[in-house]
Amino acid sequence: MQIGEISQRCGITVRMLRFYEAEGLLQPHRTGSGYRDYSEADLEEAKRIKQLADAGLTVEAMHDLLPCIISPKPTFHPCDRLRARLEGEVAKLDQRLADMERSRSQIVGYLADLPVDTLVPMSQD
Amino acid sequence: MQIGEISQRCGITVRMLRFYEAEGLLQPHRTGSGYRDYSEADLEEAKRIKQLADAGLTVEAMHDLLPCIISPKPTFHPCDRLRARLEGEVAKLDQRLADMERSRSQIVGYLADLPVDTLVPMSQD
DNA sequence: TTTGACCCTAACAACGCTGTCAGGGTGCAT
DNA sequence: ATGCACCCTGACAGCGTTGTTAGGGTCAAA
Repeated sequence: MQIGEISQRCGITVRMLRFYEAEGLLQPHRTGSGYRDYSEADLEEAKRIKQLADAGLTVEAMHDLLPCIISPKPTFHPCDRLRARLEGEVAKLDQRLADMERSRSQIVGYLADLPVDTLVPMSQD
Repeated sequence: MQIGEISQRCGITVRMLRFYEAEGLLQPHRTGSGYRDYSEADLEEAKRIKQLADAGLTVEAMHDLLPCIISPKPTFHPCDRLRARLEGEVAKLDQRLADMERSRSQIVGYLADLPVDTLVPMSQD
């Protein structure tokens, strides 16, 4: 199938399909005229990529992961590096989550201190 | 004081002080020779900026916020736009937090399904 | 054969900072 | 007057995508 069709079927934009390919993921066959020609297997792989992307993984991470993933469920091949990688991703996410939580409570704190416009007379001007 | 000193005192790099200035925040006086000359008031403002930056706010958000903030605690001037802005920031953070939580549990789910290397024989090669 | 939908590559722009480098002044001390 | 620490501006690089545009082929249908 052509890129437009697989795009619709897996939910990845044409732009991103080409981008992933340039990054070394999902390289389809080409027709004589240079058109990308995706197989059903490519479609399954594309769906997996979409899952990982939605999970917030970078292309670089997917690079390590995809060779180990065999089912769209996904199930994995035995692969210690994969486990380490995933654990690393979780750790990174946890770090960012903690940072954002801190930001959030900071701002919420600001809001709590915020006087209400209509009740507070202008004091400084 | 010069930029190097205020940098050390507020914890913002020299680079970022200049950047914030270019963005319209914190514009210090200049000496005859063009050196930035920061006042104590500038230092207080810089500290507020640092707080907001640490809270994850963008320069654009600070732009709206800073005119309303008068104390480094921070306390705010009455300012409805400010409240709306902060609430918007919280909403944005909540959105991102939710996304990341979803990513996290997705990956954790992957990990749970991951077979252990040493127990599973190589099947594919 | 001409239209129109589709495909191709290449490359620039943007997000929001942040570092770094180049090329050049300023100011104080020796 | 020489050095050294500090300052200045401007601009490029990088993060990891994602959109968009430009300039150009391909293919099937009317």
